[in-house]
Amino acid sequence: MTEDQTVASHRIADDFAAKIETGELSPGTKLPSERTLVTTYGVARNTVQAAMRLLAEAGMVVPHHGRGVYVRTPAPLIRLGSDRYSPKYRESGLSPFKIECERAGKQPRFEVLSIDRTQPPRDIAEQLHVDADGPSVLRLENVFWADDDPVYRVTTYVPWTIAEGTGLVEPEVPHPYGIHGVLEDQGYPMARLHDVATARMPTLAEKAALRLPAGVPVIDLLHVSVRADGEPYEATRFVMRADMSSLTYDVPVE
Amino acid sequence: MTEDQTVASHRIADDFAAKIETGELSPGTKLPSERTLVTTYGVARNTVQAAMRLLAEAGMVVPHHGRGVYVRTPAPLIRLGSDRYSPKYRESGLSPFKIECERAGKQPRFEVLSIDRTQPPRDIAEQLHVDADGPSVLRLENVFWADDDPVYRVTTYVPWTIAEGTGLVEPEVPHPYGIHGVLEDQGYPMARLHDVATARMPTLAEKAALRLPAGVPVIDLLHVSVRADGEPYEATRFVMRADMSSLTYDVPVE
DNA sequence: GAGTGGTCTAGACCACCTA
DNA sequence: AGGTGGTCTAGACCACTCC
Repeated sequence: MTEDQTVASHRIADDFAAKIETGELSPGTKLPSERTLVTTYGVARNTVQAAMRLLAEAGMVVPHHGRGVYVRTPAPLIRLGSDRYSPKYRESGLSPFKIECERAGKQPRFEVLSIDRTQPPRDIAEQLHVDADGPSVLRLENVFWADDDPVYRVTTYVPWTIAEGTGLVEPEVPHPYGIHGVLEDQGYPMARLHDVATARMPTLAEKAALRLPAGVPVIDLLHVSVRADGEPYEATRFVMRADMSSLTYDVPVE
Repeated sequence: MTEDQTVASHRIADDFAAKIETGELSPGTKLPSERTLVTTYGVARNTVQAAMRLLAEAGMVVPHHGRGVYVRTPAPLIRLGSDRYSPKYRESGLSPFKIECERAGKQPRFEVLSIDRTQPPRDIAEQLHVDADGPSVLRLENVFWADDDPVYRVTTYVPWTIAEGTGLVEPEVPHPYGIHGVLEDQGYPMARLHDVATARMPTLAEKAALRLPAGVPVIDLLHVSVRADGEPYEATRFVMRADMSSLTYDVPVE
């Protein structure tokens, strides 16, 4: 990488970074043990660990307690597309997440954490044009799993005026087309979607909830569903582990 | 956060994480010096540093050499929208990046790193339907700055058959509407865009090029421009510092 | 039990910033 | 000059994994 002369831990990290980038060390390969590197580089173990930490933070290696440090194996990407709410999925009966999991050779699983009426966060209230100081929304919290990895932490908000008395509140009778099927029955077909995506490091809580290894950021996506008349009627925040997720948008230029 | 009892560095990190999340320590506040924390917590300085590192990796604090450790101040977001190629910007003569920088109170700057004919990366070649084993594309490398911060590292690829002999190769005469103005004149107006976005930690090279502090991931966006007949004619990879960038898509559901 | 990474100590010197 | 973070040493013990 950069020819970092002086700092020993950087030099060691650059050495391995170069070997990994050129493919000399392929994914899944075990690095020499820290105590081995201590002798080969003639430095203290802390220094070797600092080097390993740099590589781990860059997402290039994953340390396994008691086993060794390994070159990270890229995870297959689960794509979340701009067509995810398209009517075309109605006919097949398959959800985009299911399709993507199968493509990646993984078993999809959907977990409901909670369904309740509550006060929305300020940004959600603003997007949905509802009261930020009262229980103005129905909130649904879910987790999407691929095999044994939690991939998305998803929180959906629907104005209580829309959700009240619908199948959204009673999850025992699932709608065949999910939340958006129910909303469509209520007179809210989706005409446009409004997505805002950023990326950041996980909070300590998210890191635990999504079981994230070091060096893995999250994609933070705020989605708003809009009816043909311009009324926003549903907002969802996706917190996605970035090493297993991508967003795709195939859209017209207007 | 989680009540981590045993590990001293985690306990210290959790202490400060809680104070930052509740707002007891507001952005810009200076934390006590490491040597102070050594005495208040009764641990070695390495342990305090491990705690600070955990917070820095989570993007909560930023250490400044010789000055102290500070609670991170959120940077204003530069938005990159799905309308960024919209004809509507032609009339105003303003680029979306300029508009966003002004909104954020920053001075935009555009730097050309290189323009050359070269061999495309494999994924680009695939997207553009060109030869991956020859100099089949024109490559333009640029950096977008907001004040003194490099925000995007942008690499654009145009099939040589399209770019040859056009104003793209001769940058001395800039087209009023930029690259896409030239391409439109060549018979390539954009009908659709195809974006694929992921997030990851920067490589060591990117970390240096974008001057990224610890705990800041990058958004890696691959954009492909498509003509009305479905022909892809331009691909661009954006590497964006995530703490200053967001992607917005306001699009119809098809 | 042997080998691995995870954490910690108690020092030391260096590089940078402010005054 | 004095305070700050950045790096390093040479040890130590713990927790986990594999045989």
